[in-house]
Amino acid sequence: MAEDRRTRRTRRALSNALVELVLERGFSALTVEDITERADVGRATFYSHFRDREDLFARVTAGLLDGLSERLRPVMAESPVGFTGKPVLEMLRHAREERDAYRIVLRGEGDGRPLQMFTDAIARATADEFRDRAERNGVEPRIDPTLLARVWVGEQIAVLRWWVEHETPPMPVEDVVRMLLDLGLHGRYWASGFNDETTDGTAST
Amino acid sequence: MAEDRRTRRTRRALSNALVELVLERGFSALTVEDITERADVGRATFYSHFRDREDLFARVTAGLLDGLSERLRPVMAESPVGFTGKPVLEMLRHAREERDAYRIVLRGEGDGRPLQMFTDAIARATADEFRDRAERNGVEPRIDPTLLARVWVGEQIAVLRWWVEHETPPMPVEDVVRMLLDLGLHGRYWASGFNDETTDGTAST
DNA sequence: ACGTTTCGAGACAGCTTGTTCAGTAACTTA
DNA sequence: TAAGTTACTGAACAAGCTGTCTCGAAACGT
Repeated sequence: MAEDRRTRRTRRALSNALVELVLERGFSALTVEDITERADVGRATFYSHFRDREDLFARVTAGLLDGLSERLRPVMAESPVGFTGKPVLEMLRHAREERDAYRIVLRGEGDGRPLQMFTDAIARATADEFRDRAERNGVEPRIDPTLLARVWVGEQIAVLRWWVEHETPPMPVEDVVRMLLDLGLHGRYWASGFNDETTDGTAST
Repeated sequence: MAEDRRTRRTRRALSNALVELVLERGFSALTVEDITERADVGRATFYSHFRDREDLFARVTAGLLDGLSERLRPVMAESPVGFTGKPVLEMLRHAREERDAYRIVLRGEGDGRPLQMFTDAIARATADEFRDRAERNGVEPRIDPTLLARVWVGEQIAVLRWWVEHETPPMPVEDVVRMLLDLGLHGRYWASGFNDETTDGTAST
C-alpha cells in the first residue's frame, strides 16, 4: 500500500506554499489560512497533516536535511582517507537546487529553530569527522573538536548564506570551495593579503 | 527636561521581562500580556511605548549594539596600526555582562531579525576595517573583503554562541581570543592537529 | 465496481491583538 | 511645596486567528 497520491499532493503543495510565503512576508506574519489559500487546500485539511505552522516548517527542514545527507552519502563512502572539498561542493550544489528553502532556513525564520536543526546536524557530523581523522592519523587536536566544528560550520553557514542570498550566483561553486579550502589551510590573514611575517604574534582584529 | 523616571522604569521592566521570558519559552510563544504581567505593568501601557513585541525586541537589540559600540570606541581609538585581539576581547566581556540578551539574540529568536541586525552591524564594521588595513599597508586582499568579513563574523558568532550558551564559562575569555587569533593566523587544519605537510593541495572536509 | 481514505466547507469557543477612554497616581519644575 | 504636566491603569471593544469537529462529496487503491 504505497502512500495515497492525494496526501502526497497536498503535503507538497503546503510545503511549497510555506516556502514561498515565508520568503515573501516572513514566517511570523503568516496565518494558516494564508498557507492553505496559496496551496489551494482547505484549512481543515492542513490540520489533518500538521499540528501547526511550526510543525510544517520543521518537516520542510527535515526534508532538506534528508536530501542533503542522501547526496552526501556516496561522497563520504568513497572517502579517501585524505581531504577533498567534495562534501562542501555537494552542499553548495544542493543549495543551488533548493535555493528558496535554504534561504528561509538560513535567515533564521521560525525563531531560528530550523536553522539550529540544520546547524546542529552538520556540526555533529563534522565534529565526528574531525575526531575520526585525528585518531586515524594519531595526532592531538590543538583545539577541542566540538568547538572547532562549530567554528567551521559557522564559516560554512556564513558563506552559504551569502551565496544563496544573491539573485545571480556571485561566484562559481568551485571557486567558493577553493576559497574555503585556502582559508582552512592558511588562515584569515593570508586571505586579507598579509602573511606570517607581516603579522606578529599578537595579531588580529 | 530630563526623561521621566516612570518611562525609564517601565521600559527597563518591559525589556527585562522580554529577555527573561524569551529565554524561558521562546519569542513566538509569548503574548503581550505575558510580558506586561512579568514586568508588572498594565497592558495598555505597553502599547504607549512599543508598537508590538517585535518592536520591543528590536529596541532591546539596538540597545545591546549601542552598549557594544560604546565599549569598542576607546579600543578602536587607541588603535595601533597593527593587530591586537582587543575588540574581540571587549565583545566577549560585554557578552559576559549581558549574557541573557546575547543568548536570545544569538539563538535567532524573533525570526532571526535581531540576529541579522547584530551580524550586519559587526560585518559592516569589520569589512571597513579590512579594507582600511589593506589600503594602509598597500596590499591586495586575496579574497573579497565583504565576503571575508562575513566568514570572520560567522566564526565570531559561532564561538560567541558556544561561549554564552554554557552555564559555567567553559574557557577564560583570554583563551578564546588566543584561539581565534591562532585560527586566523594558521588556519583550521593547524588547529585540528595537521600542518601544511600533512595536508596536500587538495585538502579539506 | 467496492470499500476505504482524504478532502472541503462551515460552525464553534477561546484567545490575542491593538485601540480607546476616563480616572488616578507620579513626576518635574519653579 | 504647590501647580501643571505626563504617565499609568483597568476595562471594554471589534477584529482576527487558532485548533477542533462534523458530514457529505470526491478521489483513491485494488
